[in-house]
Amino acid sequence: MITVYLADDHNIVRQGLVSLLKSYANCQIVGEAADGLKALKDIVELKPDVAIVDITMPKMNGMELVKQVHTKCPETKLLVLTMHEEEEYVIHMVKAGASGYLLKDSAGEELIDAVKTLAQGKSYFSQYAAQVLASQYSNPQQAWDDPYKGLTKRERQIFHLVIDGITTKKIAEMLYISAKTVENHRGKILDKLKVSNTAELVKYAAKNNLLI
Amino acid sequence: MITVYLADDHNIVRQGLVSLLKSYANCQIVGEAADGLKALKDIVELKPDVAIVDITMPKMNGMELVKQVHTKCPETKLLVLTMHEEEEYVIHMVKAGASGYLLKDSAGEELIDAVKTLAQGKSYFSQYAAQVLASQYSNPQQAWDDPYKGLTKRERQIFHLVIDGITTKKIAEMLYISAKTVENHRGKILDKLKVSNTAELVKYAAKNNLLI
DNA sequence: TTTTTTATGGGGGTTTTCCCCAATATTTAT
DNA sequence: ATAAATATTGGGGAAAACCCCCATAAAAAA
Repeated sequence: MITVYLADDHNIVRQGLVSLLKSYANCQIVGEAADGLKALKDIVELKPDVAIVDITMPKMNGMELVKQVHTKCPETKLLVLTMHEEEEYVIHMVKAGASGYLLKDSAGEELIDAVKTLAQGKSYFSQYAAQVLASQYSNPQQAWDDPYKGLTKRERQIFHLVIDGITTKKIAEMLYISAKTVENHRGKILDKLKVSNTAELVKYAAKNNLLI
Repeated sequence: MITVYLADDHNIVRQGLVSLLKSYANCQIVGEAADGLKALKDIVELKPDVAIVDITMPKMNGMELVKQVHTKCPETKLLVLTMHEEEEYVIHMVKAGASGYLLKDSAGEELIDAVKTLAQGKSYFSQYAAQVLASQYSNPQQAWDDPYKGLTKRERQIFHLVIDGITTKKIAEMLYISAKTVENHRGKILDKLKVSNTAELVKYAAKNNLLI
């Protein structure tokens, strides 16, 4: 009997997964959470064989959750189940300690397969995720760590303010720095994300689900 | 026995919903689709009592699907099941013909409730969606007809170029008109959509699924 | 047919954004 | 510990965006 923990912020999705897992596999769902913080606490305590985690969750996101579980409770195998196809996510998750990566548009049988495989100590990646990892392995020229493609802390902070429609002047006031400095950060952000104006920047944010 | 159709692009979510609905309610799932186009074809043919639809789907999005089903097959009640909380979505969907709106972080029981209620010809809205509609009803100052809130043809055209990141100068060249004219149009667009700069404009477009 | 709206542009200004360059910090690597 | 690389902070100047005002012709609506 495989013990499974579920972390996903959408209740309906979670309940659906529960009945899916119950009906097909010989596994026992030992707990659930709708946010990362509760999930972390539960997983460390319950030490399930497999934890299925989503990326977007309140309080603590999936990436952070995977990192923490991987260090605090390495015996629990982590299966990322998400709708995010972005390369960045796959790589980041694997680096954080995930043993599996599955898209939500996979078949239900694949989820069962993945859970069984992870319980055996092996790793399981969807066709797509495996491809991403392979391509990354064959040309590891880039440091694909975060979805923000190498933005610094300050740049990320300003990035979020910009894509929310806040002007340079107001950002400068908020951060107690010169407007000129904010402008320069903006320039670097455009540069790093390979866009050439604010419209494209917000478009980029939208495509990467970074809009508020 | 209630006949239900499922349209959601995430296979695992869909399979989860199937086992959820099967286990709790006396309903029969007569079909499924991962994209809007197949869903429309199936629904018109099968005429289920209730169709559960997601908003983000390939080929044809949920909004368009709801519109078409509502005209081509009004006997099928439409239940929007989504993770989008934005007011715009709720209102647009209701105008398009949805009889229910549920967030994916609702409880599974609520989904069952909603399906039953819709099958009886009544409507069912989650707490949140009901609130949005009520606030809209209490101050109906706005003409919520289209996501473009009264933009003229030319303004819509320029709007799309702007949110794609094209500058005023280039737009002018593309349309063989003066840059000054484009600027004036941009001003009117900002005015009508009640935003104050390009960033907010693109954000608005993203929220209304108008990005390319 | 008259009136309203739309599309077109200009004048003239302020503000914001974007693109150079440069001086300190701070971190990273050797 | 020292050198190298990067992060953060700025200025100057040019371009783009934004905001008023205005006017004329064409199209749509009353």
